[in-house]
Amino acid sequence: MAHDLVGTTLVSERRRTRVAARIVETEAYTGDDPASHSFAGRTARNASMFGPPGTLYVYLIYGMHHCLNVATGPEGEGSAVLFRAAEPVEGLGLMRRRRGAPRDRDLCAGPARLCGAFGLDRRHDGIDLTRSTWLWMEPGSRVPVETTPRIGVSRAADVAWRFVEFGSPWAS
DNA sequence: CCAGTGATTCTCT
DNA sequence: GAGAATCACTGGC
Repeated sequence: MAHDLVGTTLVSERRRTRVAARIVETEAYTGDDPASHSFAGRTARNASMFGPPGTLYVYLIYGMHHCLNVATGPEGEGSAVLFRAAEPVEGLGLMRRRRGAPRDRDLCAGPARLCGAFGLDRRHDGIDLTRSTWLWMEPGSRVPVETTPRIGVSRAADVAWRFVEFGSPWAS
């Protein structure tokens, strides 16, 4: 799933404003993966990871940043895909305002930056992307994908579950 | 390079 | 239950 989500587009439409970005970098996390928030079982924070496919899991990290994942199911398994970076497609003006980023390259290049560009935080944890009227995924064309170890994890650091569109300048 | 910032989880009574 | 450790990061030096 993490591999296949590279090239898809995340779209947000709220209050007549539309923001869209093409996902270029993801990471996979599973229930039996020591690096995963779901590894030690279901808690109040990670409950969304155990939800049905399409459930949004948004968490706060380092007290100031948010990261977004989509649960892939099956329900109860605790597997999810982290969206790490994207290529801005629509609503660049709103993204710039939200992020105050110096360059467009950095608008969505990083999990917390991507969250910032879309205005997502813990309030949005648990929403169902398959039914939401304002946030959803759209399919994309298949693209060449490069595989590497995940960024910033201390456990299972050798597992190559990071997926990046080959040569993308929009990656983190 | 490293400080910021606070929720969550861990470890030990 | 308290205190400590950890943290799927970012921006500024």
